Amino acid sequence: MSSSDGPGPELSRNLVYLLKHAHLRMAELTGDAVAPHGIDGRELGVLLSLTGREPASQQQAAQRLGIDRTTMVAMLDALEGKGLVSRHPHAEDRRRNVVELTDAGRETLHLATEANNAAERDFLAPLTPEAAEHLRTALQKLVLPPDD
Amino acid sequence: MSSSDGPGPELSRNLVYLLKHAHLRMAELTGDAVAPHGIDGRELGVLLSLTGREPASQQQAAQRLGIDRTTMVAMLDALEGKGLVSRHPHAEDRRRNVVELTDAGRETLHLATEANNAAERDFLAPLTPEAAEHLRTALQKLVLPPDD
DNA sequence: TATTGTTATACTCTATAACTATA
DNA sequence: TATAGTTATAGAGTATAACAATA
Repeated sequence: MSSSDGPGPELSRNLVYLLKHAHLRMAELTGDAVAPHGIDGRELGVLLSLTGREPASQQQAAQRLGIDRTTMVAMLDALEGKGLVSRHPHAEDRRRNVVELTDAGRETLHLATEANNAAERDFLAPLTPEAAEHLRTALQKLVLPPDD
Repeated sequence: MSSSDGPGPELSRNLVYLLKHAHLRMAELTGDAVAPHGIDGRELGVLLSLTGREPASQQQAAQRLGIDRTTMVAMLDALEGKGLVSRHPHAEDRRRNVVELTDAGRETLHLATEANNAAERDFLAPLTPEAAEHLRTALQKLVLPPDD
């Protein structure tokens, strides 16, 4: 019976299959890792999209993350409710909200990032450190805009 | 303005982010590639789960693909309706359905697989052939059961 | 009692369309 | 007219619970 359990040779080489399940597993590990810090994996993504750059409007943050601006609204509602993010009207264009991390948001981001790094190390444990870094750079070439 | 478009340095190294968007992009390319053959990308996955192995029950096929057996029901309904798959009661255990590709299913699988391979080549174009193969084997080590 | 397929249902994630306020 | 944020809504994709048939 256990000889019928695996995906089979065709599925095992299929990129959609491999990427889907790699993402599902890594997302679950990240979610479990950051949960003790009061956020979920998607919220960590939003916090990451707000750091290491100039302050962003909600729309810019959504573009950085690759999600819709309407999806961003609910995520910022939750993060603002937790005191991790602040929204202020833009000085020169009052249609926009400037979204920034609060001090608590920076602290949560710091702790959650460490937890996520540990989850990534667990996930990548079957690979050598060199193979793990090659995987990351290969994914970057496939996903990031070519001018990066 | 375009200097604020990319994901930023933190997100660019985050594995969940990279895997999510790699999967989304590859899934879209595959879906577009196989659509002319009358199936979508998820249905190609089901067809792949039924080939290269002994005939499977619905539950076994679902396990190979990594989806729930209740999800498999609707997918097989659709594929059976298109004449690509057949369901027959198992000879020795009439609780089970033996699921097999029909001749039309094998033909569709053949054509859709070629289309999918072309889509994978497009997706992997930013990498050298060696880097692409390393990516695939790295993902296999991360996703497949260790006894494979 | 346990398992396979099935159905009904609900939940998560996401996007589209329409509204408002500003520009 | 166009854009940023918001709301309401709908569509994928998925899983959980309960049921019938069979073991």
